[in-house]
Amino acid sequence: MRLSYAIGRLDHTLSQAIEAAIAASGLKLAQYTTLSILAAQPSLSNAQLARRAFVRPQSMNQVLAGLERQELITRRPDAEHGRIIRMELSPRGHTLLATCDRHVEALEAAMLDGLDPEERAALSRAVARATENLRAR
Amino acid sequence: MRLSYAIGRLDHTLSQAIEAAIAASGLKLAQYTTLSILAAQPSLSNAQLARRAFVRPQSMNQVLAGLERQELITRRPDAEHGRIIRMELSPRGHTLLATCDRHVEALEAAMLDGLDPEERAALSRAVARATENLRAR
DNA sequence: CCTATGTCAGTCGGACTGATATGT
DNA sequence: CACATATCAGTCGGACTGACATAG
Repeated sequence: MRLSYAIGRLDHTLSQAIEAAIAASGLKLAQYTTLSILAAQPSLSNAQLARRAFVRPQSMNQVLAGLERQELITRRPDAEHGRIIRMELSPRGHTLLATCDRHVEALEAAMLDGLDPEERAALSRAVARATENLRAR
Repeated sequence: MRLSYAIGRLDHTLSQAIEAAIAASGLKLAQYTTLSILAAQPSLSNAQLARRAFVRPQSMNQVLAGLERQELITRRPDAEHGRIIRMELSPRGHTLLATCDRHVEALEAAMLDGLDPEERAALSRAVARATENLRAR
């Protein structure tokens, strides 16, 4: 079987598993991803988040609207720039993300069962390198 | 960065690259995947193909309708079963698939640049194992 | 002017659920 | 009757393109 196909199948299976793992929190996958990005790097704007997630600003805006409706983020106008609105995780956002992270970490642990530390590191490196190679085209 | 995220990003980038590589043939990714499955195992029914591709029969039916419209497959009623319709690649389907396969193989080669044979084999094994682990849940 | 940002609006393809008819 | 298959029809969420106003 072609490697491309195997990667697509893994991603498909993994996405479904993560969605199931975070569904109890009421989060969609795109929302969880966005919260994760925002936790790692606070005070990003909609446009910046869109670039990080490789989607259009319009798509990211929809995700953020949902997160704000659930009061998981706050939107605060930039102090120096009149147009930019910066996002922050709310206290509820932080705790909900932490809960989801625990579930996802357990899921990843199950996914990597049977692989020793060297194999896990090699997998991470190979995935990163493959992505770089494709993006370099 | 979390491994789940890296895998999702690789799949996203890879899908876009494959779509671009086969676009000249007028094929969509789902159509290319279906032709590949059918080349490896001819005479499958719609329901069988849907299970292989992990989609509903209705979704697969749409893909097959497109392939038939382009005369890349032929649909022939089963000799013994009055309801089942079996799919075959047409001569055009075979040649178009071969062309796409060459492009995709070149793409995969570029993706794996810098990884030695052992690392490539390890990647394949790790991806397969991770998928099995998730599906076993 | 040119660029970046935020956002309203419409579109589009993909996969889904529901319903129905038919063959074993 | 139960079950699998094919297929028509509608729905739904996600991402897209287009358009526009505004800030720098």
